[in-house]
Amino acid sequence: MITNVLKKVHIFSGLNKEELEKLCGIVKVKAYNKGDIIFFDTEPYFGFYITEAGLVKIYKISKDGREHILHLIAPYNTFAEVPLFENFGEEYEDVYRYPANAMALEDETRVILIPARQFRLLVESDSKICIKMISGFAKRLRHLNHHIEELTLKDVTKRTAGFILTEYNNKKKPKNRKESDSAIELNISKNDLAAYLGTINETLSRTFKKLQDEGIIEVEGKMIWIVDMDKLKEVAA
Amino acid sequence: MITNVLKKVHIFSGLNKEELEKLCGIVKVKAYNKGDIIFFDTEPYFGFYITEAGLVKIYKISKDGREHILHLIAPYNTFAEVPLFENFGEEYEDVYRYPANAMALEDETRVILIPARQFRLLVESDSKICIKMISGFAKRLRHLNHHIEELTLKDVTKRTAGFILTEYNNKKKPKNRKESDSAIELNISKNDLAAYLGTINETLSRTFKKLQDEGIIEVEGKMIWIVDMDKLKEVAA
DNA sequence: TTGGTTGTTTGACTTAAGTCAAAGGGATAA
DNA sequence: TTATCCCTTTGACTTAAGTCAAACAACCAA
Repeated sequence: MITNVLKKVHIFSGLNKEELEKLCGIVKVKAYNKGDIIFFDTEPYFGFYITEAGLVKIYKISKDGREHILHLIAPYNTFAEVPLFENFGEEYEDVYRYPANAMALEDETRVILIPARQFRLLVESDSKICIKMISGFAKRLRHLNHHIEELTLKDVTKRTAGFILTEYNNKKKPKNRKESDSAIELNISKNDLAAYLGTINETLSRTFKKLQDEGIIEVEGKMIWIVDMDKLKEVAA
Repeated sequence: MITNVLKKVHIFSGLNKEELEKLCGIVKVKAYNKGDIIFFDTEPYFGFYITEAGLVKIYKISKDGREHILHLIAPYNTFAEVPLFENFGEEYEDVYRYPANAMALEDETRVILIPARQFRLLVESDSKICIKMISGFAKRLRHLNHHIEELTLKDVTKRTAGFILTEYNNKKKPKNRKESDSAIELNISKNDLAAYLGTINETLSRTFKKLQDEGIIEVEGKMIWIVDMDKLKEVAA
């Protein structure tokens, strides 16, 4: 059954049955509840992870406790691969740390740990995995670039509007969709959303209210309806 | 002579003479003066670059003209490789754009253009380049992570102090160094430094003055002396 | 149903940092 | 030399967003 999960992970999609089972032999499945820490950025590095079920946040914390979320990792996606390849092939192998903290955001979040040492051998022997790995890194670089652009060049209102649009576009659209489908459902708390958008709780709340008062969206709990798509795009731009 | 430059570029360091000369056959050298645009983020993608001499800034601009610098590229480093590997191997090859703008910051900045198509073939045939490419991406991801952490969790004063420390640590230290060596020299304008630190001109100027008044640094033109290293570290933390 | 925990909203206030405007300073070219 | 340009600094002011505190709402477990 783990092979069925691994098959759906992009970097492993080219492996055959035999290779998948070999990989299976070295992985380790772990389960967490909401709020559980998967790793801290102070811990020595053991390997990278795949989210099998649930949701994982990758985040940093400042000295005075403010939190910023860098990534939200949905099922079949990987996280914490970066330390695998720093100084790859160089003689000394320093003790690496995880680059950020990771926490489960839902109960029954399951992750798969791929130990670094064994995986490195696999990458060196399989150029297809290698290229998929690069492609994955490229996508993540693009994402971080975009994230920085948003944080530095746009205010909270623009970022919030942009987030809603992105979520809406990522949503699978049913064939015969109605207008009522111009809604998104948050799968994280507004606290976490604020931390992801580089702001805080209260400011996000006020921003939602403002967009609502302007007749652009309608917010009710975790549901957000897009009332005026054109205006929303205009605000986000 | 171009082979001598390419040899010093990390991803090509494993190539032999023959391979280097082959590579040479497909590259294109370009020269720019201070302020010249190398590419805009609206242009179709042709390939990635290596800085041979001078300095290049990679930056984004907001609608109202504010600028943020993502990277400063010194000689023998690469930039704009990300689009090379997005959707790598997938059948359709969309028209990619450059992920940000690039501008020469010094007169007589020379860059080498490596065309995408030919380079892709090289990567697929050479797993060593492939692994070095990953390693390079990993370092850049680490850098962007750090950048975001700074921008979201620290104020301008902390970021400025952190920048000075990083520059100081990157500086080659002479064997018999004196105390007078606890200085760094900016190789960019304070305008650009502000854009790199996610702030503006005026705020950076005031921040320098504050750190100077507190007896932590001494600023004179492009020179910055570290007067009280312990305090500086404390501020940056 | 109650109580408690956690997440969310609102109000009043503070503050870091941006904006606008003007004046210096330094380098270069005519 | 003067003039011009660009970079930098300084002052006065504005503002977006953070802080603190309290009330409110939702959810779950006992």
